[in-house]
Amino acid sequence: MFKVRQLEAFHAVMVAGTVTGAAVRLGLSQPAISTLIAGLESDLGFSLFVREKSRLQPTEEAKYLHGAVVGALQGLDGIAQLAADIRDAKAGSLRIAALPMLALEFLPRVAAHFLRDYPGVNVTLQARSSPTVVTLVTTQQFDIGFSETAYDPGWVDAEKLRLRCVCVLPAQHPLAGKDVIRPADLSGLPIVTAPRDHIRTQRLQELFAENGATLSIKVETPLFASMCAFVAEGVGYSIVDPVTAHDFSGRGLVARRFEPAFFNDFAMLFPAGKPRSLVTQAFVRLVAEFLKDYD
DNA sequence: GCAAATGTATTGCTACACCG
DNA sequence: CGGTGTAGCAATACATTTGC
Repeated sequence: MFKVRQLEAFHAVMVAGTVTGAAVRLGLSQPAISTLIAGLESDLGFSLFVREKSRLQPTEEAKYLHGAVVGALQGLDGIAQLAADIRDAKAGSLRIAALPMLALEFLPRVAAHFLRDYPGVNVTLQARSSPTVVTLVTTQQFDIGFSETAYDPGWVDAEKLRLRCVCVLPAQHPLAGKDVIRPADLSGLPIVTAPRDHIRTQRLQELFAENGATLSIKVETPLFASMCAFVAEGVGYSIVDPVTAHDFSGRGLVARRFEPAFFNDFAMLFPAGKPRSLVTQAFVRLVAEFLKDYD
């Protein structure tokens, strides 16, 4: 079977017209080209050149074959280019499943930025509940998952993340003038929060109790975005993650620092034990960069 | 089971001869 | 003199064997 090197030599001779010229093109010695051509002819079983007056003249068969060789070499160039793109994480695919808090606006923002640097990458982003996100990652249907911290550590690799929550208020709310909001400021005021049995609501209740304040639950709704929408309509205040608060700022809602610190924990999930692609690694770095803005 | 040693194939070089 | 072809050599890569 002939070799790629022989095809390269053949192409170089066809283009340069002489073996010596082909050697220069390929950065080889002249004998090397000569040997390659001889080997190719031997492998093919017919002559590519007739030796006339110590010069090579391509045969009709050589001219006929040359077109196919050019196509094959271009194909190899394509493979080399694609390999380089993969190596530089410029090509590939990225499948992300995330809880709505991040999937609605934050991750599209990160992904859009990512795609400017990695235009060859195809992105899939799906908003799912945390248990579904975990399933999609453990079954390797997705490369990255963002979920709340309830997952089985045996089936996924996880990087825990936490964001400091902020207090969101209707823009015209009397407390909107304060820079820092404390439980005592909010005692007895109507809150829009996650359902009562949610761990975050329970922790919030404990925090208020510790600070001698009363948590007065007015609306229960599972999504941060829904909470913000209620707040923007003037229904009450809420304690939400800073990403969603940022997404809603300017829509009739203001965000203020909340003390003492109250964190929303979540995690970045990866299929367990599976090597992460260069594309995945690059995206994770960008997510970390974007999350820094919310500290 | 692993590393060192050995054998083999490939590659590309230089030197040299031949041709027009 | 420039182009082509062959022989021989060294470096390298790879596979297999040997020794611990």
